[in-house]
Amino acid sequence: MTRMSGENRRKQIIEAAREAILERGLAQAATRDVTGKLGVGSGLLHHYFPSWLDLRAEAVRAAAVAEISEVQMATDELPGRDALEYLVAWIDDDEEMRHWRLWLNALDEAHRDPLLAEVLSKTLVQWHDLLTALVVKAADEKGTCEDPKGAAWRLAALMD
Amino acid sequence: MTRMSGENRRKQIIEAAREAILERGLAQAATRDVTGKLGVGSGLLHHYFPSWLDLRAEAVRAAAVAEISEVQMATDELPGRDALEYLVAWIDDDEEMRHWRLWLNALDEAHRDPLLAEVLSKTLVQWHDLLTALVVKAADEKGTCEDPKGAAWRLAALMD
DNA sequence: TGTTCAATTGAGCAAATGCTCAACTACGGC
DNA sequence: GCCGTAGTTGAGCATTTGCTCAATTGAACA
Repeated sequence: MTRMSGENRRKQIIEAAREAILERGLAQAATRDVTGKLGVGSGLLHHYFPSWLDLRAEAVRAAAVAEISEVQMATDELPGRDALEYLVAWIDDDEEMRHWRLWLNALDEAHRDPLLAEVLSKTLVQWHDLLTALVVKAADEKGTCEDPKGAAWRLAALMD
Repeated sequence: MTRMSGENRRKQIIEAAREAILERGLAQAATRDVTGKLGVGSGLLHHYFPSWLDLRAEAVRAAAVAEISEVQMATDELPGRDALEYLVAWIDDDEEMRHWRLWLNALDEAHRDPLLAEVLSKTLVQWHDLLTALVVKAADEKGTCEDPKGAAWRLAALMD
């Protein structure tokens, strides 16, 4: 087996875990799914992550960061209303709700896994911040500024 | 162990399964949770249900029927607008989203379990029928009848 | 009382899971 | 060339899971 630097291997494992979770669900994905995907011994996984629950939480966190920064970068250089439009399109285009399902799944599993709960709560805050920024920008341009923070909360609630 | 008629035992098992699912989640609830709750041998469970997945689907179906008929009976004798108000209150009052969580959980797990998928699709139809009836009733009383079926769909989509 | 049948038991198997640990090996620096 | 660190292995243990099956027992009826 070709060797990798610790950093890269770590990322690779996290990515494989993300795929496994998408395929089998948070509760049923297993360490062997990940090691199988990579063609790697089980010990390697535990060399990088103390437990499966840790890896699992990391994978969800990574997915969250990826999605949020994707939206952030795409809307960064767009004018306010276009940014909001992009957001709606992004939500709608989700093929077969693949991304969406991960969050539903995580929201549920978080009731049984403190690690996941923490990851998810931070993620929600970040989403909220992003939404607030977008709504504020749009309102600023339009001139009328009718409670943008409240609007962001309502948007976030809708998405949940 | 005191014996029960097949019919009653069956219902009792379904109810215990529902509790177990609520506590541990659809994916992690196990046959032993159910038999443990009832203080009953494992063989008994399989005497009534060919497999755990069957019992699981039955439990979800039973929970769905119970909730739907609860709402149906409560709104049956209410005038239109009061019925809609009751519905909103019913959704809001859900302590800790206990009921709600079961549906989120099932919606997700349905992607991996055909039995659950079938149960869920039927349940969604029933919810939609109930909502349509309520909206139509309210619209009839008010006189204005602006696309009640569409409104019901939008309501159902919101709930999902 | 005895017979019959459905309800019930529970040890146990095969499969899957998370994780450990002693051993092995690639590779950079000397 | 040699060595030490760090990446990597994989057999295997303990636990949990769904499910089977031969055996037991209660209750209804004659």
